[in-house]
Amino acid sequence: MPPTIKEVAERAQVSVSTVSRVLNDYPFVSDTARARVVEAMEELDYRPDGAARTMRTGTSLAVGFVVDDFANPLFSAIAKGADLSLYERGYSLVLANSQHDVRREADALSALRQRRVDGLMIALVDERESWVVDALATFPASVLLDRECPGASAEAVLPDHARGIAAALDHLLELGHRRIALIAGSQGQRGSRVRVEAFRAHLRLRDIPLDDRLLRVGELSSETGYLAMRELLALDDPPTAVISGSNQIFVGVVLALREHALRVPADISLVTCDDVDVTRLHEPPIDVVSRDAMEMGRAAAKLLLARLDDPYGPPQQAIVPTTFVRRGSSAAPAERRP
Amino acid sequence: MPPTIKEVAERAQVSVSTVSRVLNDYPFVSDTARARVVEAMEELDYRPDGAARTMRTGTSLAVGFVVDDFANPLFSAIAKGADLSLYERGYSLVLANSQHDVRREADALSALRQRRVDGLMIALVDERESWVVDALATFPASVLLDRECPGASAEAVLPDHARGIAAALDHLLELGHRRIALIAGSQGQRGSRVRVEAFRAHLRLRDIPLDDRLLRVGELSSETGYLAMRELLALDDPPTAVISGSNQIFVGVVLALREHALRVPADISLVTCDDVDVTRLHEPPIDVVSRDAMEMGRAAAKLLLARLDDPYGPPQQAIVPTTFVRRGSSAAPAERRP
DNA sequence: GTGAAAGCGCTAACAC
DNA sequence: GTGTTAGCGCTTTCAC
Repeated sequence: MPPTIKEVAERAQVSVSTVSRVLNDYPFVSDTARARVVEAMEELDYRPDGAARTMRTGTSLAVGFVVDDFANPLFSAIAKGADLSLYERGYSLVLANSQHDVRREADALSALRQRRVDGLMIALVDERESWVVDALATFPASVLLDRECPGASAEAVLPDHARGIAAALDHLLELGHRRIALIAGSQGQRGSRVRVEAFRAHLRLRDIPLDDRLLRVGELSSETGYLAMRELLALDDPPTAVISGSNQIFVGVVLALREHALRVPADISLVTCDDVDVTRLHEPPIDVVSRDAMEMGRAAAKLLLARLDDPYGPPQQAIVPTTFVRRGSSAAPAERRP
Repeated sequence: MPPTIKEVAERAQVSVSTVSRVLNDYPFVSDTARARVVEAMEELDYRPDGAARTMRTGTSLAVGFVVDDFANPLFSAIAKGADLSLYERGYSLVLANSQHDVRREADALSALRQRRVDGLMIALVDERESWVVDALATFPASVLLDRECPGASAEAVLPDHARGIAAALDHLLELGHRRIALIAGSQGQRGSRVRVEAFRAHLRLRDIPLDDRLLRVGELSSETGYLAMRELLALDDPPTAVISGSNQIFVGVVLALREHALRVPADISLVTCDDVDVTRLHEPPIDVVSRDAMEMGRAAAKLLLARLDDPYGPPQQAIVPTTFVRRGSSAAPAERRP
């Protein structure tokens, strides 16, 4: 059995309240009493019991982390960034996989509530679900990870996808591409939604007509990427450049291109979103619309802690920049070259 | 304020003990009482408070997950597998990043103990540290992830690296390679240690003399891979085939090969350990000594739950198979081809 | 089959 | 400055 506060008190010959005061850095404790308590704590290797504290104070120093799939390198990097920042303040992340399933997500939230987590970081399965606004409100603080939920009182970390997509499009347009495809994920998740919006808006801005068949929306999976890419290649007028809307989609796109023996960038130009090992190691290295996932995690931690320190005031947002990194996977379209 | 057991009791017109009995599936409760309690719970949307339960029973339904780096796809996949299995039993993972730092690891364990986690899954930073045996003993159950700790009373999930390395070596030997290099990580971690041992042992078995310069040991990082590969290439008699000892090392190896404009497998054959997206998407796809990381997580969960169900009895181990998957990154050594 | 009551380890009034 | 004490919400004897 680990030592209790009572044992520390007896050993230090003071009352439990004094021990508690030392524990909580209450200033008005005599130096002698404090010294005796500290000594007793060290001798016993005393650590206050978390459950008892949670019960008494209502705070748990725990933060729920709820995402579709934390094996996705993007999410595990966010978790790592968040953990690094939270660790300094004594908080820990409690993981929950929602598995792209709204029901399971709701279950996870219910379980986290029972655990009395102090906050939530969540990439909602579908930001359009109406129940989430109330559900989020039951937590002391919550941070949306690349999601928007009008009406919800939640902080948000929002990558500036639009800027990255615009830069990627400008790059491809300058090379001479006019038939550019985008393969994106679920429209219930901000990342995919904003990319599609930005894609449309920027082409309009540049006066490029959009062939709707070049805009594919599916799930955030390699299957979506694979199937969509095959369909695009089957068009009588296939695209000369493709933007993959996520790292999972990218995997499918590459497999489809390989199946058709198409070379990048000679036969088709390729740009993807989110920088992971795969894009750098690909031959040629892939142009990418990049954001700093660890930084997203750190930003989420910062917003969460700020909210816990000050429970009132309007929800804050952190905009995380995206950048377009040119590497070697785009070139002028084949028809134009000598 | 969420409803308490007392409010449920009042609403159902029974005592709190009866509510508690229903909650804990105690069999001898009259059907009428049970029905009334269930109804009251539903009406109030009652969820028992986790902290109070933890305090009373000593169990938290939480499991600590401690690894060097959660952003490593291998570890996040293990976490996912574990979470999937634990979820069914109501357990959650609490994340802790040890950042390759023994001190930080010790801190994390201390924090997890305060949280009264029911168990631990841990990939020790250094299995040779003497304090870990006692530290692990302070948890009701602990599972080592690809680590061995003689004397510790802990379960373990142990991939059968030796078999995979032997298969990879046999493949390379059959192709005619005689100068085969291995780049491995820290010898304080079983994975790297066993790979080195198996490498030596299998070459001896096949009567191939080992040039010690072909065996490089460093950290589990892309820098190690990069630097070691450069050194290998600088030898007057460089290897004709290389085995990369981890996914991180692999990244560095590929970058070094690219820098030297070496083609795989024409100029050098390449095999790596641990299958991640990168290896499949590489051109050519990379031969790999593969293990099922999600399965490791599931196995860890199973061992942990079994231990919690039966606190006594000897520690159990789960051996996870490794397989050698041939793809297209190895060929006969250059000197031998026509 | 059910209820009353003790108490898990801690914090926070409140008294002195 | 310090001690006494009342719970936080639940489980678990022990009576009945």
